[in-house]
Amino acid sequence: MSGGVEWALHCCVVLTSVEEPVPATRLAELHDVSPSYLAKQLQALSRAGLVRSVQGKAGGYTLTREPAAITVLDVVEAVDGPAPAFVCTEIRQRGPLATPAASCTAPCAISRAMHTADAAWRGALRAVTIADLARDVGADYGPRAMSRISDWLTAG
Amino acid sequence: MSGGVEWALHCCVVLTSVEEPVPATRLAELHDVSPSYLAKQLQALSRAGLVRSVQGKAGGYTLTREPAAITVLDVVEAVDGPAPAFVCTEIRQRGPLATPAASCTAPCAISRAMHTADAAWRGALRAVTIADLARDVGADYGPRAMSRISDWLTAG
DNA sequence: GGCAAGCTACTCGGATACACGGTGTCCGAGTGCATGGGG
DNA sequence: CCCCATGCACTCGGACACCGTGTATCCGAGTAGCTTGCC
Repeated sequence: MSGGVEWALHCCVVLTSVEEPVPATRLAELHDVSPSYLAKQLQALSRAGLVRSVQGKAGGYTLTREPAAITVLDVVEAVDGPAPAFVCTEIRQRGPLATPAASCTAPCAISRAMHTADAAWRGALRAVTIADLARDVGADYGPRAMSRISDWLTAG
Repeated sequence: MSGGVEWALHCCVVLTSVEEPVPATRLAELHDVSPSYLAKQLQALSRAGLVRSVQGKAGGYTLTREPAAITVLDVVEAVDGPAPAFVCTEIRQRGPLATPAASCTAPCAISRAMHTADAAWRGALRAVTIADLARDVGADYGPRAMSRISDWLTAG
């Protein structure tokens, strides 16, 4: 999995604390990561419609929906792409004992098992929203944590 | 995910139909894949203890346990490695608002969510055994399918 | 005919090149705000 | 004092190199079975 997913998720969480747009450079400074590369991830979120980008002097990124309406799966698929990790090569149709294509209307057992696991993974990610993550941040580090982040983002 | 996982799974399934060792070259010929690269995957299975390799003229690979005792997860971890796809970089400890290390005894919310999803994925893969896959092959393509594979592997 | 030593051929195992996707970076296009001049 | 035109600085967006991991391959180490010579 792409490492940029972690950055994107952290950005979405901190964006829940502010309403004004936040530039990518400020988000990068907050997390101490490469501004250029983080911009790439935010562009992916923008293409997926999870964040809205506003240009100009006071521009930046803002969440487009309520944090409770954005799942972790949305962010992961936006950054890493919606393609599943496992792709069936249909090797059952190759070799000397290849099964005829007419008998291959349904996916093979291996493909089914991998697809089921992939669905379970996606289901678990879909069950967690950005609002849940933000709430957990408050629970883990105290209620002041999010407000301090908000203050830092809006200051300067 | 590594594409060789699919090859390894197919090899394990067909190995359920025979008791004698099967060389890697024959398995590669059956699936019409690169013999050299398939050998790499089989070596990974051998290191993990899922298959036993016997050398010499009538050598090859054999399953070490009952097919019902080998899960799909075993094969996936043997080929792709046991490391989870998501690794937390602990970026919460970086930047101007870094949380002190003393408050980071437990993994962060994002890490927990990803870990839960990973556990669900692994659980789904652990619930399916090679015996299940072999049974499904028989159900999908007729009871004769596995015996034909067995005949082809032992012939020649 | 039985047996043992040697040889052969076949197997696995790890070490070695190549390629593609992820990682990291940069510069150009676009836009809202600030400013200064005029009415 | 208010309005508008101009300039500007700041923003995003996509296009461009670099690197690591997976992909593909090869040759050497080792061993079981066959052959052949001898007893």
